[in-house]
Amino acid sequence: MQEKYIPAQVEEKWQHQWESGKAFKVAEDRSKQKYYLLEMFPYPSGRIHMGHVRNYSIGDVLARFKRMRGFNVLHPMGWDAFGMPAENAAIQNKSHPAKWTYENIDYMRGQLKKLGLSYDWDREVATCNVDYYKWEQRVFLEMYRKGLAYKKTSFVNWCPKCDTVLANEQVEDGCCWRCDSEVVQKELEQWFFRITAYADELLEYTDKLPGWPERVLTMQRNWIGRSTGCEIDFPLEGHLSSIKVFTTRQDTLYGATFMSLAPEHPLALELATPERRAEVEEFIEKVRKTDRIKRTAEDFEKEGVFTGSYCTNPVTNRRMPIYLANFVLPDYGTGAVMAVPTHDQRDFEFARKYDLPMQVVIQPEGVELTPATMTAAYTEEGIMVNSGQFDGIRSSEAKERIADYLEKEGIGKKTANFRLRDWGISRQRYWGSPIPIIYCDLCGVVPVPEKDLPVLLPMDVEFSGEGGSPLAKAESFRNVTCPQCGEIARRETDTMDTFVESSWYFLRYCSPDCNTGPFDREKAEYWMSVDQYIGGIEHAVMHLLYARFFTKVLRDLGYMAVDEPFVNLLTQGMVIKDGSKMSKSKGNVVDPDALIRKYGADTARLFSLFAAPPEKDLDWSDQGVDGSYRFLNRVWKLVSDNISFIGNAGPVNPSGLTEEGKALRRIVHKTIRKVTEDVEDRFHFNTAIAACMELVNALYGFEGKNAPQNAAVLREAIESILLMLAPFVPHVTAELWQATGHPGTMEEHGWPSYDPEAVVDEELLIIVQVNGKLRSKVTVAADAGEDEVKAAAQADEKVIPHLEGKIIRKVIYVPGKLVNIVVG
RNA sequence: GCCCGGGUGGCGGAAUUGGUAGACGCAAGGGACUUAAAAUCCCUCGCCGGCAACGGUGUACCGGUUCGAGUCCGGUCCCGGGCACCA
Repeated sequence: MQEKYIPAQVEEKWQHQWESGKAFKVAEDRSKQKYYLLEMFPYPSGRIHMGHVRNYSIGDVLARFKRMRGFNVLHPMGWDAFGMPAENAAIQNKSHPAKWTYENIDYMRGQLKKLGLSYDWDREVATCNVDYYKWEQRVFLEMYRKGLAYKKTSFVNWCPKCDTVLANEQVEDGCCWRCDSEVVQKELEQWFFRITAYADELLEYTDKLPGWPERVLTMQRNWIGRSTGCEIDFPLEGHLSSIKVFTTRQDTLYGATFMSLAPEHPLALELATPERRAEVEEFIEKVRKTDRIKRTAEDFEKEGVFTGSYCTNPVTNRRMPIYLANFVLPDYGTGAVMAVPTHDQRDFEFARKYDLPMQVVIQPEGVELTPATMTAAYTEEGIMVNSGQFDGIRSSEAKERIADYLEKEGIGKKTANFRLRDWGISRQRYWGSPIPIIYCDLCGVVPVPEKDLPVLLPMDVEFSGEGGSPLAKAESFRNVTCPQCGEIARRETDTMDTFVESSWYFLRYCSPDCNTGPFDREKAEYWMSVDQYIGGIEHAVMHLLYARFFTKVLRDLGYMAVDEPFVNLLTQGMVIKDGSKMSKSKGNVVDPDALIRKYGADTARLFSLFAAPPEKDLDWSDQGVDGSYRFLNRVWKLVSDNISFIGNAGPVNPSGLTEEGKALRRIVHKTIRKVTEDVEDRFHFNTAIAACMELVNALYGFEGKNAPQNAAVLREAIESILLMLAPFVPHVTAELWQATGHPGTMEEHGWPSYDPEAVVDEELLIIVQVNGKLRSKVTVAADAGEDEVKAAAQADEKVIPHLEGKIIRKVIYVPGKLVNIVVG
């Protein structure tokens, strides 16, 4: 074999072999256990970054490990190819988003191949292909028919100069991040997916996903934000209608002294009396300019305006002035809050500011609360007062009793409310899947008939960056005849949120060429659910929740019988350098291409796996990369130095070994045990690699090479190392495996297993503490009993001085580990 | 602001169920090999005191539980992720 390790040579050879032999192509095979391994697909931004290298290296370890374990592994890759950057690039380069996108995909595919990732490339999917997004349009239509896709007006951040919608992050101090003009809240008709219809199921299943990190489930539960309480009607003075509020604190109903509405509430303007109208309008305008995050902040100045109208507290008949308040949100609950200043902090601050009445209805035990002396709202439990028939009972009990009472009297009803809002999917952009809807002056909203799908993105579109969505200006696209009446009509020019594509791509991978529907049911039901999903923690809520929702929708539309898309989830940390996220602006970007050129893909993979466990952030270190490269050279040298000694040594004969041979074999099998556990159960690849390094170090110091009977042990050790490292560094290990005389692949050979007899220790090291402080270590026979070990500990010469002149109160023994002598 | 995480040597990290704190790697220092250097191989390496044996101390900070706490509990500070049109 070659004496020097030359990564480029080795990697090119094996990558060629894998590609030409379609080594990772899979098909449904009922004789094997399936394993669907998926990493979040990338946005084709131009080049892969270290975050991708890390994400896909982690995935590849598991894919290769599971194949060695005999699973039928589906490991696909594709492109989340719609999105704004393509459009921005098109404007900048006077080009087309498709050109930019496909060029990026070609380049990045090459980069991924150079990393030696074991994908079934025949299943590659790009969401901007018509063959992909047309199915999304079909599903949209089915959702529309079921009422799961609907249109409503909602407020968006709007830049009048750019003529476009802005994300919250694109609004800086109330101004557009590009042109600095003042951002307004504009009311737009938008398409929504009714995710709230699945709120209960999405929440319920968070308890049925034991393979997900608890923190992600917690975040999703909080995001869904189910709370139980009552809807209560407050009659409007001088109207027949009433204001509906949602509250979780119906126990404080008797203390409600005024009403707070969101400035966006539909009744807000209507309730303004003529003399207050100007002030109300001004206030509404002001609130529209403040962003939502600031608005809900606890330390944000509570402000409001009196509408001039009143409503009535249905249980006390108190006349309640109706205010608009900036902290009341239009899309949570009913957009109206019954204000109980004595028992809600925001209401308290508001009431103090505008000098509104207060009424205590819950008294804590021991202190007497009076509105005049209170400095903060009392939000805890207590005894009911000033609450009619409910006086004297505990507030927790009153919660139930008042809810029952309201239902009985027809004033309100028990209900659950969610923080989760419906998913707005309309985007006024070009580079996305067109929403298949036609607007006809005669027929109204007309869904595009299925036979007319797909609604193709037109290619002859101009990208000027001005005047709103390019699609809206594309006459040939926009103008259409109504499929119902044949009159002139217009197409919907909004496209779908790109989160829609990423909500079902894992299903398309199961049958990427299916031309009868989004996916083949039988194949999807063979592969689904995804056994292991891997991606960044930043997707903990939105992407993962949308994908769960969409899966359930497809199930209910009859596409398949799958409840949840991802059984196990691994959320990986970010790649950091010099204390912050790698970014061009900070100039701390490490280029994967340069890394591969200098060290090879195996080193790049090894370091990204060794430097930190997957779920933690990874601090990039150029010197650390050197260390990984050095290790691979050590492995190479280990094989080339010993290849003639291990020769054709056969299986190990455990009884015919020297002491050194026996000791080495123990280390080998203990390492196999540890690496297997670390990879399979914990995904702690860093400690698995560390264990392999220790084994290599042990082999460098192995002194049993003079005895020929140890050749078999050494061969076993070297082969085990190659097999265990194979998922991490597949090229170099494949080459060395071949060099040690194996005609087949390591995958065919399978993952090594440890011999339980070989790992048994003959002696144990026992820690000896006195009062919890380490004083000595003693070696005892593995079968020594408790009394024997305790005696040995107390007789140890380093321990004796710490016991002198003291009484032994207690001796604690942790079997096989530790003796703690408590003296006083 | 709200929700969710994290904080261990000069650095990345290890300690899996409350039982040796610092595995493994990097950096640094010393040695071997070499005409020399690189590469490679071997050794040392938390901090304070000590020639050493050894002793003290140490896991962001303060307090608690325990024979024993990096790990559990209460509080504080700092850093990061998400917050619905970035993906």
